[in-house]
Amino acid sequence: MEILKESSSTTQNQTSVQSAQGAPERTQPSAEAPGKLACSSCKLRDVCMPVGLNPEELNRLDQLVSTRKKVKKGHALFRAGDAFNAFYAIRLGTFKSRVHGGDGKDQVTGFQMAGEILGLEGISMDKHACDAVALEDSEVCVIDYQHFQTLANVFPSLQKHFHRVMSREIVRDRNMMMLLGSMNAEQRLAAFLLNLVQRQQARGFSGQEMMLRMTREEIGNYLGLKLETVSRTLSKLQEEALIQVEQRHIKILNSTALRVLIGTPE
Amino acid sequence: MEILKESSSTTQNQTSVQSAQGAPERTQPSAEAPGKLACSSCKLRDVCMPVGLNPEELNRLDQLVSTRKKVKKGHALFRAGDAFNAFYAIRLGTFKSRVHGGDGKDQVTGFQMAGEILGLEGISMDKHACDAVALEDSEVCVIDYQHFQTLANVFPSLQKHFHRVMSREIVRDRNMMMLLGSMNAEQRLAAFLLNLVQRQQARGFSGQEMMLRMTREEIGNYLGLKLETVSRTLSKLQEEALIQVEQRHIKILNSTALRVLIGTPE
DNA sequence: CGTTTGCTTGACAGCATTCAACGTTGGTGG
DNA sequence: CCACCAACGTTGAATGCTGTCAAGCAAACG
Repeated sequence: MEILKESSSTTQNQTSVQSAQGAPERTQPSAEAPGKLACSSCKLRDVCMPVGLNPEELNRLDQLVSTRKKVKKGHALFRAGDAFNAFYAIRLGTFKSRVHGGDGKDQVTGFQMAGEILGLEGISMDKHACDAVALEDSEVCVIDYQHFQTLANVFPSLQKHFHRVMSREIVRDRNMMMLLGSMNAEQRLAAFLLNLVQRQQARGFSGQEMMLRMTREEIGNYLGLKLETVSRTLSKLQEEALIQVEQRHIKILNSTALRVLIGTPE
Repeated sequence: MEILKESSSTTQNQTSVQSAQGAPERTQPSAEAPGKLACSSCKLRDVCMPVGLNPEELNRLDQLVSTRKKVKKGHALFRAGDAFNAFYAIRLGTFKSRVHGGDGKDQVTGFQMAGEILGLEGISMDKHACDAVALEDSEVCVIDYQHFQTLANVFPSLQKHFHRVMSREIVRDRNMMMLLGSMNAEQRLAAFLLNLVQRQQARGFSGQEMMLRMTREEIGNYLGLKLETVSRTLSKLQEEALIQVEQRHIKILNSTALRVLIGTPE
């Protein structure tokens, strides 16, 4: 019954350096004592960057990931156009990524949770191609790209792992394209919710219920729907007894039926 | 006025080993004399893998890319589930990538032309996550992943370049998500056509006209539209005097207006 | 030359958007 | 502590874009 108590609580009385009131949506880097919490002892060890590394590689990774950064709710970890020189592993919290369209239209391209990697799109142009905005008070591990690469060139399996992470990103995006290209509103929401619980379950939380960290509008933007459609469709799924909606608290009542809906009953 | 005479003509009387009649959509590897046409002397040098490499690195790359493979129209270079051990640089021709949805629904996730890279999604799971099907008789350079990596670990700028290629893939997919998530049929077609001519122009062909290598259905599948909608919308763009449609031969009459349409007048 | 595949166009239906009103929640200041 | 406001969410009604079904035509292929 306990879901997602992981966040918000431990980040309350933090000491992060906040930018001035007048400059919202941007945080200053707040380096902490290095090695205070290494990858090797991190709770997210099994879902984050270290997966599949042997003890020595893990040890090397520890040395690398010495900087952390807190990002307050609504603030950006980085923005499109910012120079790229590091990527980030989410330690705590949730982010959204968004790209900027020609006119005012932005598009949310993903929601990232603890253990997931941010910023890899920046390698392409040596500057970030999207914004990464915290949906709640969050904290990330900063991994310097240059530094990481000198290490990865010596430890091939680390390099391989890095490639895997990037490749997984591509696969994820391709699946998203399929969702956007061929599913109706009900299927999109079903796929979205199933994906979220599944990722939370992989992190040791409930596979039945969750607390959404994003607004209906952000969900809609992500799924290519209007916020009203999101709301309506959630209501519909509830009427069909597939889920239970209580504000942002969602309970999966019939995951089998949800999977049938999107054509992935496996 | 000459557009896209690059292909079809030179691949007519080829000697590629074809699989038996009974096994369609799959080609056998057809290694050629190594080094016959190295990266360093390839016409696609400036748009393909070698961009930004110094002479020595380029030389090393030459040794690596000794195998080629011809793929006949309609056949698959690789398929979802195939073991991943190499990625591919298109030497000649055009491919489509498609992922398989839960039920019968497939989704075209991209069209690749000469100089572009295929197969990087396979790294994630050590097996390919999509099909790559030739839209015309094509030819690719086979780049062994293991071999490439041993080299890349010694030549950091090669590694960096590899990362750039993967990252660019991510950025591309994100932009596609924006298209699918927030554009109407007219905008999708406009963006699609502009993107295609722009890529062809980067390869030394016309920036005004082109020959489509894919069917309306494939375009529609890619853009999240039905083939009838694609056809109708092309007709509409023609009525508006923005393009000229003649079968698969498309001429851009007013690229400025097309860019305005999609909100990228820059 | 006939068959198949691809393309175009029309009519109609359906799903998501748009516009609008109202309800809820959470934070702020009196 | 309560009132008020702003942001978020729900729901209804009407519009419209795209999908669906269908027919006819053109081009490609053997």
